[in-house]
Amino acid sequence: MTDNTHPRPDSGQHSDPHLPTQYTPAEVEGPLYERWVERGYFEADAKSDKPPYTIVIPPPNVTGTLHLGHAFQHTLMDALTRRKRMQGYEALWLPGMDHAGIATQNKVEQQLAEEGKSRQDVGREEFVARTWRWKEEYGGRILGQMRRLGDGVDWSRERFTMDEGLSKAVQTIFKKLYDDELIYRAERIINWCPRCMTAISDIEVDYQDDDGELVSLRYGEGDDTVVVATTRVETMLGDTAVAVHPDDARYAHLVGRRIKLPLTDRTIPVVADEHVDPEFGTGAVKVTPAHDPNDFAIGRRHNLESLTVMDERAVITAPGPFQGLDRFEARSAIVEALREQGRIVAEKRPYVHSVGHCSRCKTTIEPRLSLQWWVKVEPLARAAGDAVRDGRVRIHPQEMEKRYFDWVDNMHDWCISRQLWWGHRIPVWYGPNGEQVCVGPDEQPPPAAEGWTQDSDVLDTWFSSGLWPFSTLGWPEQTPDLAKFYPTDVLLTGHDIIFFWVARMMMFGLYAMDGVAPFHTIALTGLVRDEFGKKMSKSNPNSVDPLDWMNAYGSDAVRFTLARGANPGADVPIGEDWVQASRNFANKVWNATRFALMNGATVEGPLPAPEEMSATDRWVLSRLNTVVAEVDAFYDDYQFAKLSDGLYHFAWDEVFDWYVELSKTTFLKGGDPARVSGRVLGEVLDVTLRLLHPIVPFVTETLWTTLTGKETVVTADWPRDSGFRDAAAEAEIAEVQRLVTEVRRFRNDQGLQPGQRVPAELTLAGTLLPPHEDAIRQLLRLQPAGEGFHATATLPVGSARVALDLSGAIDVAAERKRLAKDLAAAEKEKQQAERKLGNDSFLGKAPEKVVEGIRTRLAAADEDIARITAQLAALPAG
RNA sequence: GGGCGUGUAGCUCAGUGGUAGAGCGCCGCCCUUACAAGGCGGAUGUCGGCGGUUCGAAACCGUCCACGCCCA
Repeated sequence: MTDNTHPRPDSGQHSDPHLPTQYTPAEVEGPLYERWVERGYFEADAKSDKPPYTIVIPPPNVTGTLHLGHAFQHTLMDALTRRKRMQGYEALWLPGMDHAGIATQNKVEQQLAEEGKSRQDVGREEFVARTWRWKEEYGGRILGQMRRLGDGVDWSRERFTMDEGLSKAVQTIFKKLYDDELIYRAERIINWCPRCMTAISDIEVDYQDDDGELVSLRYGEGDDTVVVATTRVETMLGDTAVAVHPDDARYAHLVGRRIKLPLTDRTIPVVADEHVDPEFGTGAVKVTPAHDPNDFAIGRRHNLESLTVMDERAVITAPGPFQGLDRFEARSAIVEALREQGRIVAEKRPYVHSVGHCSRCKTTIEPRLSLQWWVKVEPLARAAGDAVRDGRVRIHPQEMEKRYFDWVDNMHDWCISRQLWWGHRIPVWYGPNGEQVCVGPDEQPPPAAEGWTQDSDVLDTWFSSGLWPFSTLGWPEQTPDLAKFYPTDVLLTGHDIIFFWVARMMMFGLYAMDGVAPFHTIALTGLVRDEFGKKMSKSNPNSVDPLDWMNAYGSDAVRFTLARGANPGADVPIGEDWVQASRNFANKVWNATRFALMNGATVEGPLPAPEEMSATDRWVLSRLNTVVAEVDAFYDDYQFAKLSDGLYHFAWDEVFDWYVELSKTTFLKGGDPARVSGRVLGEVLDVTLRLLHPIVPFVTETLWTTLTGKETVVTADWPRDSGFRDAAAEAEIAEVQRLVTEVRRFRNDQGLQPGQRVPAELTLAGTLLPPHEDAIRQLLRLQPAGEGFHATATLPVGSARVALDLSGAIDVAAERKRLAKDLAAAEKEKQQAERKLGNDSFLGKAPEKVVEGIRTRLAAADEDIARITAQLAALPAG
């Protein structure tokens, strides 16, 4: 097609204003991102005088890939940091990953298994070396995907929890906690995964309702019997008591006596314990201290023996016929054996009950008594709670505070040792005579030659993730980065992660950094869901790879959709239709900019003075500045949905649909008014593109650099509200819009084709409308009333009258129907207003402003009724 | 069992006391020289039920129903 774009004077390296009719993100996104990184826009300078703004990324798992949840949170973090960078802050968004102990070890073990080997076969040293190789080769796919998304992170500061520096941070804080007696070693019941063969923390256990069995067993002989029920029959081999409530008369005679434990040659005591619920089941419970956390507590209260009857693979070790059986095989075998002895009193099958599973491999958790390292969390958790309670740290949205408090105020001691090889090895050495030494980062371990050995376990991955907000900045060294960028500003993550990162970062940050919290704001998001509000999960077919959508519609489209759905704390539904809609929006912005460039839009020179501008110009600038203020307020309140939606509607509904359309006649005519509007349109686009940039960085970069000829929008100034407002211009344009909309409706009802020109006489009374006559005629496709003009319809709209010659009979029925409908609406409105104004209580109690509003509505309704009635009367009969 | 939350147009969601909104979808007309990934116009709601407070309730209170999440 014709190319009537204007060449741009002195516009630097982006002087070519050729823009195709469609935006093709795939062509521009990759190169743009590489350029941003090459030019170092995202690299923060610790020596800068600018105020710092810091976000550390909640470290994704080294084995992970980008899912929509990441895309969502990254979009928001990117928007926050990009805006602050534009506002003149030294903005740092620091990327990295955690080493994901169990998940990564599993990957490498799988690899080994394919070679028919186990990690024991290759040995610890070789295994760890292999894991590093795995990390280099396969780990961190997500980092590349973050580039596709456009994440403006500082790659020069990328960190990994197993890095030397971060490992030193781990050892430093371990030693400090150890010396402060906040770390200790103890034998307790922990969650054990028999497949991963390690302890896992409470929050790594997923509970789900499973079909199991509830079997009631009779213990004891003769009169001294008691019935207990269990879903884990196999644990009876490790029973060391039966417990009943002390007030339970049914069992009073048994308390203190010993009864026979079936299938064994042991007798066990019957103990009275307050915590037994006499209402539940038979009121008597079996007690297996080594294999159940509640039973362990009972065992401690009554000095019971803890008898471990399974090994770390959950294979029965108790001597006898069941030895060597897996726990589930043993369960069936023991039920059968008891049945033969007539000890099964009742069986319920299936019995649905809650069962814990390893969140990594789904294996059923086996509670297990073992010797582990623990963090004494009480003082740390109290400090973490207080920081929020006293307002030093704010949680967005505030409703989420309660969940945070529930957690930190009731936190159990944290089991931090893992029976893995991939991770930070516990810096404790054991001596030949039972000594125990914790070694700090700059200390020499005691000599192996004298019989000292290091603890073989590693630390929970979150032990290092908890240090992330300061270990990534160089701590324990007092680095310039640490001085400049700590504390960070915002931690943005999903509300499901409060317990994983948020609480731990708070505890360690306050502890290690002299009571300075790691961030002042915790912004919590919801989860991403599909377009029907269903949870997305890998096992569901509704799971979407965000890369697919980015490839099809562009990263901006995915980002805009996610940002526009981001209501504070609420879940975000996303569907392909909505991503398409966002793509369409990007394309719309693209084409509007294209139009602007073809019509002399410019950012050169100062804005014209208000008196040089048309009301249309003043209106759009008034609206623009209002929007700037609103967007800022929404940003400061983490209202991403509102700011995105606000920009969408301002750009499309106001600028593109009205300002551009109203200005077309001005541009066609040329001259000074066209130059003025060209400058105004340039200004509006310049500011709007800058406002949009943090959410949709790619398309705005392409368009803004073309529009302005400048190098990049990434480091452009963030728009500021100039304070310019023009209520009169806003009212004037509203009047124009009303007239245009009304006549468009009429044309439509009359079945006129949109492009069809109609001779018309415009009577524009007052001062508001006359300046817009050309624009109104253009928008409504009205021709001047020439010779032989004969008005067949006259529309009164406010102070204006539009007489149209439809060259023949108009569709009276359609018009009558329309008018009748409008009349009914006006009459209803009148009735409602009159009822209110006739109510003395309303007049007496409602604020004057509201009463005045109703009076205005009544007057408007009266006016409408008069107008419509007159129109109806003027219509030719049937 | 305890706690929190949600219920508004076909779908997904905004809307914290004063005329019910958006996006997508739907219906009709149109390739009007930036854009059919578009333009113009239109239809659509007992604001979960009941009761209360109030001049006035989608909003506040009570209660019931349904669903969701967290914790035990």
